[in-house]
Amino acid sequence: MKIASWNVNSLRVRLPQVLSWLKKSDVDILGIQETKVEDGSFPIKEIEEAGFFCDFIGQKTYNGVTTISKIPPKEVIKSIDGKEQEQKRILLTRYKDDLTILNLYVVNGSEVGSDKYKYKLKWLKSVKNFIKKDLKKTKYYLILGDFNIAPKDADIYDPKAWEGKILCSDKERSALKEILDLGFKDSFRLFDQEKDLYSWWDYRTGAFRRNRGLRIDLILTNMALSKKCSKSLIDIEPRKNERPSDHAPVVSIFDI
DNA sequence: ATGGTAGGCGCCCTA
Repeated sequence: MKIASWNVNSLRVRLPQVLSWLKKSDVDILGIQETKVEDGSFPIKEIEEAGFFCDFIGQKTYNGVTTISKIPPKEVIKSIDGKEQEQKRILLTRYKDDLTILNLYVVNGSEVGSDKYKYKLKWLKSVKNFIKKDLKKTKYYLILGDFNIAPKDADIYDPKAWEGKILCSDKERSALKEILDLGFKDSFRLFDQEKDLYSWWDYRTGAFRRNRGLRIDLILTNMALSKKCSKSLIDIEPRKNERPSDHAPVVSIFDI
C-alpha cells in the first residue's frame, strides 16, 4: 500500500496536477492540505471519475483538508472530541478495521512569539491529546500532513539562518516530539536518505531552483506500521510543473 | 528589519 501527503495550495488551481499525479504515482491513499475550498464546491465528481473516494472538510479562502483513497473508509471523523473545528485542518479516516489515517494541516504560526504562534502550540497540544486517546483504535495508525515544522537541522537547507525561526523553533519541535513520543516514527528517517531532500520551497527568490528548502511534510507511523514500511521518498517532479504548489508530495510504501 | 511570489478575495491577508 502506497500512502502520500501533499499540500497543494488551492485544490481548484491544482486539481489537474493532482489527478495526473494520482495516475502516475499509483498511490492508494493521498492526504491533501490547503484545499481552500468550501464543502459545497468540492470537486467530488472529478475525483470519483478518476476512480477514487474522497472525504473532505474545508472553508473559504484558508485551510481545508481532503483524503482521497482507492478503498472507501469505513469511518470518517471531522471534529475533535465532538467539537466543530474553527479552522478546518484535521480529517480522520479509518479503513478495513485496522488502519487509521489522520490528515493534518498544522497551523503555520507566522512568527515566533506571535498570537498565531501561540495558537499553533495550543493546537498541537490538543491534537496530541486527541491522538493519545485515539491511537489504540486500530492496529496501524498513520499521521500525515503539512506539519509546518522541520524536525531536525538535517531537514533545513541552512540551519544556521533558520535557527529559532518559525518552523524550526524549540517549542515547535518539542510539540512534534510529544506526538512522536506517543510511539510514532518519522517514516522518511526509517531509511538512509540522500542529503538535502526537502518537501517545501518558498515561491520567492528562486528557492526551488537553488534547493533552498525545508522538509516540513511528514508521514508518522506507529510501531506496527513502521515495521511494515519498505520505502519513503519525496517526489519533487510536481514542484517542476508550471504553476506548481510550493510543496512536493511525500510518499511511504507499506507491505500491508 | 525587509524583500521576493502565489492564491483568494475584493483594493489586503496568509503563507
